[in-house]
Amino acid sequence: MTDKAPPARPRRAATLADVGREAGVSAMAASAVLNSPTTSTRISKETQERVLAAAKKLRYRPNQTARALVDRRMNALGLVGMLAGGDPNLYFLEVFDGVVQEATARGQIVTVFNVGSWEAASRLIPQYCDGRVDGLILVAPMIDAPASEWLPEHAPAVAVHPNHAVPGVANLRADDEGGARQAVNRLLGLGHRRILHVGGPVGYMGAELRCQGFRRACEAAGVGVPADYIVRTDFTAEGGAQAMDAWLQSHQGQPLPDAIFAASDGIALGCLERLQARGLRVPEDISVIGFDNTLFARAARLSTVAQPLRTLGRLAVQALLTSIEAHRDGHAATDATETVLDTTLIERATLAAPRATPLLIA
Amino acid sequence: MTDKAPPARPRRAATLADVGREAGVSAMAASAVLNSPTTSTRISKETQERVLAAAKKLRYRPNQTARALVDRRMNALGLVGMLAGGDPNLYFLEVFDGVVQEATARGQIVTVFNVGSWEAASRLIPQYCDGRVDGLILVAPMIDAPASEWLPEHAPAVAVHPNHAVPGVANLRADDEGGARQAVNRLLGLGHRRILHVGGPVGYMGAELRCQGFRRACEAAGVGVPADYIVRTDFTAEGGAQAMDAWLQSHQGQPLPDAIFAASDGIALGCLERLQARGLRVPEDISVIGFDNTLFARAARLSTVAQPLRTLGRLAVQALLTSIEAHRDGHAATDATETVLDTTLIERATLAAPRATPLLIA
DNA sequence: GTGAAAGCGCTAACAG
DNA sequence: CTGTTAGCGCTTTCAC
Repeated sequence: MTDKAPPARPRRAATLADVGREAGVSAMAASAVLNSPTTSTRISKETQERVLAAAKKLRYRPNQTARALVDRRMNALGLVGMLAGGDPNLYFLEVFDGVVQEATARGQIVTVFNVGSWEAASRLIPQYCDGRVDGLILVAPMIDAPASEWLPEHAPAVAVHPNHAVPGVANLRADDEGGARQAVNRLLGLGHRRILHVGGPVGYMGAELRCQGFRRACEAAGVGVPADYIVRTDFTAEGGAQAMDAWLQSHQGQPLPDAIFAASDGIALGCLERLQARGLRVPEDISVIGFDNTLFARAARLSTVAQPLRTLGRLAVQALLTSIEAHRDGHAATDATETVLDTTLIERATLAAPRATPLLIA
Repeated sequence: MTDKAPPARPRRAATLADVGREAGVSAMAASAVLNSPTTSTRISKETQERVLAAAKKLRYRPNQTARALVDRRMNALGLVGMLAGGDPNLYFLEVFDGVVQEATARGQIVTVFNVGSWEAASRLIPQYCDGRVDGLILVAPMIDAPASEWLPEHAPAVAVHPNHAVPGVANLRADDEGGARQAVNRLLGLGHRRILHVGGPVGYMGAELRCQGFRRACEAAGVGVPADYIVRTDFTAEGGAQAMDAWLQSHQGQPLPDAIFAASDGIALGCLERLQARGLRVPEDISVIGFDNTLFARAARLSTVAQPLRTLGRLAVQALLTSIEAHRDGHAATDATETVLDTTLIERATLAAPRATPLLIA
């Protein structure tokens, strides 16, 4: 005999129709009430109250996916990056932090896409544009294929620290070369001359620019850079540790460098660990400077070059939102822009003047 | 005279109807082809190929929000946590890492919701259940109100390190008390007796349990704990630094503690910084041990208690997915479960035997 | 084998 | 002021 609707449907979010039924009005009346911005005044006070009461009773929440279907907008931003399995990617994490803060402030949610490797990315990225997000923020993308092949029809996107500037979108990065020069100039100013650069991976624009900044600063100071005083490795502590060991091993009996300029804090940390393991003191025996000013640096009391990572994240959100607006208004994609932010030198406990008499490598 | 459809609509993702039109078949034929699982054989080879070719040409991607509307499932998981403005929340970040890895492996995307404060959370969380995600992972939620008030109708959810176990959902955490005992027992084993505990905020279950583990380990060893040897502060480096300074200030002229057990790596780092600033040597003058084994710990060469944070993240995803399945199959909410993972002691460079003669605080 | 029709929850454009 | 109709892009059921 339970022919009519049973008392309450257990597990299904209340819908506008439910609210309308409860309040004795149509679903669209309920819609009108619950979305005051446009049409609130059209509904009588009395009806409004009934609807509001019903919505509250039923704990009504508008279904955003249904809404997205009609106004073609999810209010969700996609963050694409590579979260390696090994040590957490602190660089990514700080940008992420900035992105989440700004997105939240702008009423957007952030969805994270983890590309296992950038080789897979050009296949994966198109799949991310499936309506669940309105645009993409690419963090340190390392993609060689031309964007037209993998970026769906000028989908709204921005790139932070891309290996090549992505055409047709906003590109944001820090001044890697300038930052490297700041670091090296400081080392030079302290009197260091034999400076080892433990650089990042070949092919990464950031790594290349830091390497170039290193060379230029040395050149400008008239300091020669022997070929073996530049090595390249991964942007990780393991990479730094291996590079450091390998270098020391292959230079036994020769003088220890005065200082090391590492292309990232992770690399610097690896160097530090290997140096300490050999009983070498930092900064008394050798100075070290990193890059990024991630948490690593603070915890290790490492001097470093700070990039405004969180700011980069916030700006990326702003640029992306602008681009999304333009896109929905039918404006052509705003042409590629390139924004470069300044870096700052942070001095901590790994910098000192060189030793009077260089140590020999054991 | 462009009366018919113009050559190509510029900016709008291709739809099933578009594909069908291009291939000269109906939209549902296209649908049937492009979603082989159920109905692939029903369509003729020839039609299949035409559809596939059209889809490729048009770069067709199924719209997940439309699909979600019909099968009530977004394949997106929500991660709710508090990303404070100050130092990045490394604890959150590591759990996050595990969540993203596992979710990606299971074909789910992860959406991050940042509650500015847990006070706001009970208002915010219901809003997150708006169809954009299928379930929620609450990371270290600190909510006093009963779950029935803020968790929408037993929406699928799991909690990692909740301050109270959330009823009706899976609760996951590490063995905080056991971990604390491990740490303290190690200190005791080295011969330390006057151990200062710099604990986390009052009210956080994790902080309380670590504090309790500290007390119990001392009691079990017959070591008394004066009331002023337990202080509480925020889970941050700043908190640790302030607490350390305040304690040293108020104990001038008294003997320095043998060792410090900090309730988090962040706190430990703050302590370390203040100790070093006073010229005290770790571990020669005083031993320090942290909790969490975040990056902080490694970079600062800090001994600590490791929690399987990434594993917690992975398990949370698995539990949530199970719960989502149960939910859609109409099974009642699986009753609350509680999973407690073991911790591991990690020894680095901040542990040593106590000094023969205690130092006095300057 | 294939198309027509209905509906997921919502909003927009009209009628009444 | 309010209800009806149509449609966002997709899937499912059911005729043909």
